Amino acid sequence: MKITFLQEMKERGYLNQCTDLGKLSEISNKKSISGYIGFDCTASSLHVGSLLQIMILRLMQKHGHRPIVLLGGGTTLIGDPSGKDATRKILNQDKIKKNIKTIKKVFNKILITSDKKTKPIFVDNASWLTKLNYIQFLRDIGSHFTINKMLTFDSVKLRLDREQSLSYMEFNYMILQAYDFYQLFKNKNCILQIGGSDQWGNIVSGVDLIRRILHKEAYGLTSPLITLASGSKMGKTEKGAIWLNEDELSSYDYWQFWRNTDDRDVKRFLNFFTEIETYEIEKIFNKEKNINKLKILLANEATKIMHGEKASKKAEQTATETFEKGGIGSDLPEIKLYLSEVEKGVNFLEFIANNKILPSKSEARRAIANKGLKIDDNVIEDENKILKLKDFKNKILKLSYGKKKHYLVKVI
RNA sequence: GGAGGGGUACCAAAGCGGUCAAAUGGGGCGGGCUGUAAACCCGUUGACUUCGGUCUUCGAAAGUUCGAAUCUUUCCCCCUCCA
Repeated sequence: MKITFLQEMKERGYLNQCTDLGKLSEISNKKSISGYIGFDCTASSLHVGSLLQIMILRLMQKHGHRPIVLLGGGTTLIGDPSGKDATRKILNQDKIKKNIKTIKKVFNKILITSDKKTKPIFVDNASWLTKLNYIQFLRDIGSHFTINKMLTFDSVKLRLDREQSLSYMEFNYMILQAYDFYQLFKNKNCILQIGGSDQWGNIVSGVDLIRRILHKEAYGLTSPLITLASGSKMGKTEKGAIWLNEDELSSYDYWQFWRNTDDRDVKRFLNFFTEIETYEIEKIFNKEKNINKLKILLANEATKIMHGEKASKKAEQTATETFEKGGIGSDLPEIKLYLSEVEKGVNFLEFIANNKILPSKSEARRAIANKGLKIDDNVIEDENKILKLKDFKNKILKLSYGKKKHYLVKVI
């Protein structure tokens, strides 16, 4: 028995709210539809916080529907107030354009581009938003919105309730997003908008606008906000965000991120971030009692989707070498030193700071005092250590900071 | 525009002339326990250091003082009330 797009959405836990689930499933079961998700372009890469949305687009493809990726080149100029306490810093247009270019790479990796029928369409709302004429827009679109209604939306209400300022510019964000949906509905026959649960208000506004102007029905659907078992938001750790672009985060580190998932999150994440069938996941869970095996499965599958099978295998091998055998994995980040330097002797503190293993020499000192730095698994005790050739075995040494961060230092 | 309150480290928040590189909590990082998990315990959390100290930091600038996060002046920003 083949399950439908919306059924799988539900089973995997992607579904939070829908404007009209019954009608939407009726339509999507009958024919191929187009649905869109909008992405912010505030950074040069997306992080795992957006991954669920991308997985949804991929799921659409699996069920024969066409995803539309809206890169918010226009709306990023304004800044979405949803789910945010404070106004974002505003980016200039050049930076946004650059971001769009790199973000696109992620979609081209995760989404399937070979099937003509479900090939993703990329749009940038700057192409219509920046051309708008203010007075005309107010008359045509603005007249369909009431302040009364807008004030009831969470994105606005929360700010006002907390007595945090909300600029007029941000207040308009919702209208612009509604207009985006209207544009895509009209020009790309896109009947569905998907987003995170904090986008509900913006999405509903679009559905309303389409109904008012075109007298046609569009649909909105949201995914739940993923929180970790630890209570924090998905995607950002203190060390930095878990980026999807390989230039920002290596596939090995990406693999490690999944490998370190909290026990309590593993099952959910297998459903969210892999393409293993849900009944299959259920079976695996009943059979395999070693949670670490399941984490490895999660890491393998998630990395495969993002960076490909080869990268995933390599990351796993490196992890096995490094963590289980205490050896040296080939995928560890490498640091190179010239033979002439090493012969002279390399100041260890400077080496740590210069190679960004730690941000400063003071931090490196602290780490040594706390027994946090190791060479080939031997704790460094002396902060004045000088790296010499005899520290290297076959011109290689393994440098570890903490239990999880390992580097290969090579003499060349 | 008028009156008042406030801006302190990653965040929250104390300090209100010297003992302040700045209490406390959260977060982070490291160590221990373990399973590359959680919980818990310990340490650490501006930079540089020859480990004696030195340098930069409490919205910005100028000043008073032997000495300023703390006092004065100007400016910038935020909030509350009134118009």
